[in-house]
Amino acid sequence: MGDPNSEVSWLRSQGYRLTPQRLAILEVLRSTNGHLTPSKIYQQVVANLPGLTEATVYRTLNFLAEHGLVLVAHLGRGQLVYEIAGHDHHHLICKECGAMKEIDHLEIEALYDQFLDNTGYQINTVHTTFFGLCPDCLKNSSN
Amino acid sequence: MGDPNSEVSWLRSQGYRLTPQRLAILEVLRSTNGHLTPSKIYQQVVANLPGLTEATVYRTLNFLAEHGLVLVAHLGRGQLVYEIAGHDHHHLICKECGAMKEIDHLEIEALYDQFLDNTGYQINTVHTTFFGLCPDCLKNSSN
DNA sequence: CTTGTTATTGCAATTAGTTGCAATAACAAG
DNA sequence: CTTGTTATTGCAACTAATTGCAATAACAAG
Repeated sequence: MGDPNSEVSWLRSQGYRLTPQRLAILEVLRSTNGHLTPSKIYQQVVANLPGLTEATVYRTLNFLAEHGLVLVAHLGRGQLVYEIAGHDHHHLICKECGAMKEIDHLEIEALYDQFLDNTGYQINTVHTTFFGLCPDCLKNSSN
Repeated sequence: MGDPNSEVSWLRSQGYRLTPQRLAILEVLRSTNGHLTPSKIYQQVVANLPGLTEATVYRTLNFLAEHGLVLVAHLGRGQLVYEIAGHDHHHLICKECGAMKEIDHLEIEALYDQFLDNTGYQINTVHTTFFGLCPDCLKNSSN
């Protein structure tokens, strides 16, 4: 999705450095569809980059998330998960069975406009998680 | 805010037990306005309840959150924070200066209806956090 | 290519948070 | 009040995440 070098040139332009660690972590994120935990990322990257530490993975993920190159999410229980930024979207998650539905950012854009009108806050979170019941569990719970 | 015994009678009715630990943790949450970290809660409770462990605080908070008696939030950096459930609300947080604005759940209820119509998911998160820029930082960033 | 600056890493120690298990103590029932 | 059941706690070990600091290595400039 998009220029594989866009992150790279952006890093350069900001005076940040292009380290093998960052490149490798970005590469794993880029080539993976969906959410990854820091330890999964570590395991994949360390295979090609011996000497890498988990501390670096955590720091790099925080760094990339702060600058909007990757998206974080707290999917309920357990570790935070990360995925490459690209298309803006959100998640609906079933508390009962864990089913997950992706929704496009367009669906909630009007809400952000409303926030701006009512409060002056310009919100730009492009990866939010909402919890509830999926259609199946909803059906079962009403029986 | 509401019957101070509502949680208590609910616990009883479900077969859960009324332990001093739970009561004390609920009491701290009830008497505090705003968000508390697990360690802050631990510090306050252990003063009146020596022998309490942090593990119990974490377990109790998870338990209360699962059952909707307290609300959790991930306010960006650092620890999760907890507050007593009571009125449903969400937060807008400024990534720049940390300013926080509370918004009533009514403001986003229409979005949840829309989710239900479009996807069949019945969402019931009553404590979400949105990040962006507050009015002041927005003004400064456009200079 | 060589050199200086400083962002970034690795390391090790520290803080957060979770979990298995045996001991404890709420609560229901008699 | 006594007794049995089992939810809950404390403890200790463990996994997850952060941080200070000295060493390293990107990158710019000469």
